[in-house]
Amino acid sequence: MLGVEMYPSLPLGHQRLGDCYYRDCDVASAHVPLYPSSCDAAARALPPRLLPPPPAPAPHEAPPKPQDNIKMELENASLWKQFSTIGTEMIITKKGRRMFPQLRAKVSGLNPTLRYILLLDIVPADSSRYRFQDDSWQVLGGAEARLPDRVFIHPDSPATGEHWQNRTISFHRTKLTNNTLDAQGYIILHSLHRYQPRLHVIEARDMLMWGGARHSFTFPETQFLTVTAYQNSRITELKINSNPFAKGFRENGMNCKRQRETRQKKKVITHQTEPMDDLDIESCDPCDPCDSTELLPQNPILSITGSSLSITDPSCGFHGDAQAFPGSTVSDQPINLGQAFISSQMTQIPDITEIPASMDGGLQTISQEDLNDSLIDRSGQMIDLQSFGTPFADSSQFSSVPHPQCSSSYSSVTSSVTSSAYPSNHPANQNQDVLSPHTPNNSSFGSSLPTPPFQTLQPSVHPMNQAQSELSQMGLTYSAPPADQNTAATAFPFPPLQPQSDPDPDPCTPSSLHNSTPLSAFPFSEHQPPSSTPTSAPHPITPQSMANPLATAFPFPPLSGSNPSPSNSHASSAFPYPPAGSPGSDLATPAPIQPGYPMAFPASSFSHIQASASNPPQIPSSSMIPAQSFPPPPFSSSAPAHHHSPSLPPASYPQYLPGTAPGGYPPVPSAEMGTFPSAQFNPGGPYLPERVLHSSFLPSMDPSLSSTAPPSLYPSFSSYPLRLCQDPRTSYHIPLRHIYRQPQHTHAHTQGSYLDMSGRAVF
DNA sequence: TCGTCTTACACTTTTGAAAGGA
DNA sequence: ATCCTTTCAAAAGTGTAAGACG
Repeated sequence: MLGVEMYPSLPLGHQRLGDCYYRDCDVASAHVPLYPSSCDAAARALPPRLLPPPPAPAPHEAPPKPQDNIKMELENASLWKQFSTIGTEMIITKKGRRMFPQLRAKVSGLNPTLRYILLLDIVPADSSRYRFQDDSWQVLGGAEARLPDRVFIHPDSPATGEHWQNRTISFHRTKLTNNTLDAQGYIILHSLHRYQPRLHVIEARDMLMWGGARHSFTFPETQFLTVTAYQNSRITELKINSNPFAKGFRENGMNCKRQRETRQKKKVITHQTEPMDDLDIESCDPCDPCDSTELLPQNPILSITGSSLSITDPSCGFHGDAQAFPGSTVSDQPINLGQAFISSQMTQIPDITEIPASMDGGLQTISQEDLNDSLIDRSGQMIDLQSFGTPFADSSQFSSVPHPQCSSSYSSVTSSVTSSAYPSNHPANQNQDVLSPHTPNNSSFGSSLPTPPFQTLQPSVHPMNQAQSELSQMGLTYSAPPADQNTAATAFPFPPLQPQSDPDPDPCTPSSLHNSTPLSAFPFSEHQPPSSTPTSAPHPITPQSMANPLATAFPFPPLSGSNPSPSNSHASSAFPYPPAGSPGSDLATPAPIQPGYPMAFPASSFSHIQASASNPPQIPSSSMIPAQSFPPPPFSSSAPAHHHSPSLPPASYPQYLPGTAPGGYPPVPSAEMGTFPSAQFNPGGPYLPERVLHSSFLPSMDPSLSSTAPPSLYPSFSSYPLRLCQDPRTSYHIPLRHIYRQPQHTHAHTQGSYLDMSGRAVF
């Protein structure tokens, strides 16, 4: 993503409301924000040196609890680990497919009185495409162009911290699709790619704006490969035995292979004489251990012998629900096979210490249209939030965490918004005109809509290098990992999982951080929570792969009130990583690769595509936009082809650098949000209009608009609008549309809320 | 020919409305 | 009239297999 400041030549023309907002926010440090409350979050996210003291909390407001204590625990981690040991596969279909295992988490450390928004997004885990061959996943080639970043908003959002902490937070309604033209708002993924889900906790303070503390959680064991049909039979077996919906396919199920064959046989031979009730049910042992209709308390026993993994349950095998694994014997316990379970990891990102993961390739011009194309949803409503897509993280981003102490519970780290990247050469960007009606196509720009500049791959340039350079400029040091880490196997038979080649496989140990710049080393350390506090962080030491300084969110791009010059002194001084094309961004140092990820998934060996290389610089938070600056969004249910309501300046989001777990979310202008009386929160809320949280800093569609077209190690990814489709089943009667004063337009979604973080609207 | 994807299918669970009772 | 429970049908979620597609 690219801040407008980076491209002073952008024909912004008349300053739109959104732009004004952005500018106001942009220069928050220099000007008195018109709406401090709305800009608070953004301001707080800005580097201290650029920011005025954050406004004191309102008298009525409970003293905010230190955000450092927020922890999230993957409830069904044991199940996830079972899958990850084999190599989790997720079916994606055109109509959308739910995830299994489900993402179920428990959060703690929230302020019970504050409201939070929980989101789920799925980012590429690497830049490779895979193929299942010879009973193992092998890298087939480079990943396809990144798809629009969409986020699933938990239907209960926003809810109080008490609400979230008193229950298991399930994202089971999340649907994945491979339909790039999906209009349902489902999370679009490529098949045969590897992805990493992320959970975000966003504090909805004050006017419920999205600008409070942001916390991102990544559980490496939830990484998965997308498929249209299961490749690994063991995954199929595990799914059947774990998923209640697949009960029919169990050995004693009515749809098991034996039954199917029996039915087929009878249908062919004696269908006219044999009644259907002649199913050979008795052939299935009623006591079949696979019959997990009743989730028994017995813990499944997962044993790995040699290269084979066997999961046995004394009673009935696997159980899909986390409840089925209370105190699972396998949870959080490393497998004595050199294939330690992937322990959940969480990036410790200081609240303010937000650093753009990558600037190269991330720099993208933003069109006026883009600037105006915020706060539009499918129904014409778009909230301009910065997309926080992440570049392809290196496969080795996850350090092995064999140590038992590394559990799936992690303290949150406030993270910034990752600039969403979208390949400039992606059809969506190349063919804006033929895209969905949501495709930004403001008449004001018409066909001349600038297209994102094709950014050349520059394998030699890696964000890490840039970061290193920037750190150096900032008087900080960054030790790049050994170059040999760059060599990842292309073939990854699993199981057995390949032993971690990382010399320091235990990221929980300080030594694992040898090549990571301590977070404290960052200039904004005063905002950094005591991440190493044992009480708040099961992993006192953030694994290198996840705690990489680059992972630190860097909320905002170089901010300059009136002069969006990339060379802005503020930018250079406050931002550790320069925008692409800026000095220091083209270091030739090979991109370091984090230690391998000790799971069934092979580590990507594609160094030609640098993870996060495409991530643009961070953008000013939209929360800085004056509330009044927002014009009423279009209320048309059918999103017009051109959503160009003023965009809210997207908040920056940490780039998903190798070994990083970015988080954070852009704040929402309070102007569109009314107060949120708790009394209005009632279950059974109506459908909410889809919301599009759109980055106002979409990549320029026209390279000419970007005289400083940033280099890209990876096909540049543009930012995308965020679409929010409130789930009608939310626990609260007051849906987000009320919060944001949105029209009564409803969305057909019945399964959840989605944010489309792509720069283009939903097709 | 092969790999991948789509679709129909049968089965299951989930969901919500309707009915009935307290 | 309200609340709760039960019942039932529809919707939705599963993996499988066949066929389509490139």
